[in-house]
Amino acid sequence: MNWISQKEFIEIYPPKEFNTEECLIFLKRSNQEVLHRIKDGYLFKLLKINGLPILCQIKLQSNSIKVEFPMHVPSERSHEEIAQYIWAWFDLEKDLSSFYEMAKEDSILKPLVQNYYGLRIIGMPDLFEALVWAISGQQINLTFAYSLKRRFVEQFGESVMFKGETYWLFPLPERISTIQVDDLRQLQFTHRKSEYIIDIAKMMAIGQLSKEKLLIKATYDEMKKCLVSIRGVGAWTADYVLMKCLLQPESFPIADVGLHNALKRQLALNQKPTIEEITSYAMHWTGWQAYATFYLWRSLYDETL
DNA sequence: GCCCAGGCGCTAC
DNA sequence: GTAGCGCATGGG
Repeated sequence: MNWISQKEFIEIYPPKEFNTEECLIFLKRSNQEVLHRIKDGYLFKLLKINGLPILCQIKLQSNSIKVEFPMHVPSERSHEEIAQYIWAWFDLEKDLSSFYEMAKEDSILKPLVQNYYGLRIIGMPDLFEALVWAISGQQINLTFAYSLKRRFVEQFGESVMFKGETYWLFPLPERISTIQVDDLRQLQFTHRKSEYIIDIAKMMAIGQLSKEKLLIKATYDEMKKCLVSIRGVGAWTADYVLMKCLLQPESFPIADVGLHNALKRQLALNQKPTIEEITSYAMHWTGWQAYATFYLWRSLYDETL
């Protein structure tokens, strides 16, 4: 991690392939997003650090990410944790040069990496958030998924007010482990999804499941196997979480309908590609399937490609 | 009213 | 091991 810590702010230095505009397009994709806000040229994000809510005011620039604290300045020992969150949020650890080397020889990815050069996977460092988000979004459109997430966060999360705006924290497993299925049914989660989410909260609250425990696993397949053993987590959800939370570049949610639609459009097909066809395209992407997927998802936000 | 949504678990064969 | 089905509701 390349950064400096001062008393009143942090400055993080991203690698050269980092396009702030591209990252912002992703961060702005829903007007129902409640876990960050973009305002006055800053990105605002509330984090809970050592038990305290810390509002971060982030200036994203290509050569520097400056983080200031407009409410409470955290202790200097908290600075590293904040920097690590942001480092993971924008997947700044990855060296994308070999992805770009591969992509410029790939007929599907070539135009995407030209158009979106410097786009990085926008991560979700909080495992509970990643699991709840993925499960909530199973088999429903993204707009509805964002509605569910907003209700969930506003019902069970902590918040702070600053200059007339409310900033939210994602609810902790400890809190969700104590609620009932009906509490989530009222927010229009399905009965099943409500059970899955509460069960996962219980597992995480007692430490049976954590990011650390997953990262101990030696291989991708072992991490995936561990996730898939959880009720409500199938192959798609496991790959999604490994991509967005554990930042595994080889993760590949191959059954993803967004991926299918992006490929259909990119290749001007009359129908969505089959799994066999996608497997064939992806042979060339080995080791970078997550980035290939993320760039394809990005293409869905362009009207003119 | 219809089809599709960033799927999954369960059952039957 | 896999094909089929119910879930449960919003968006277009």
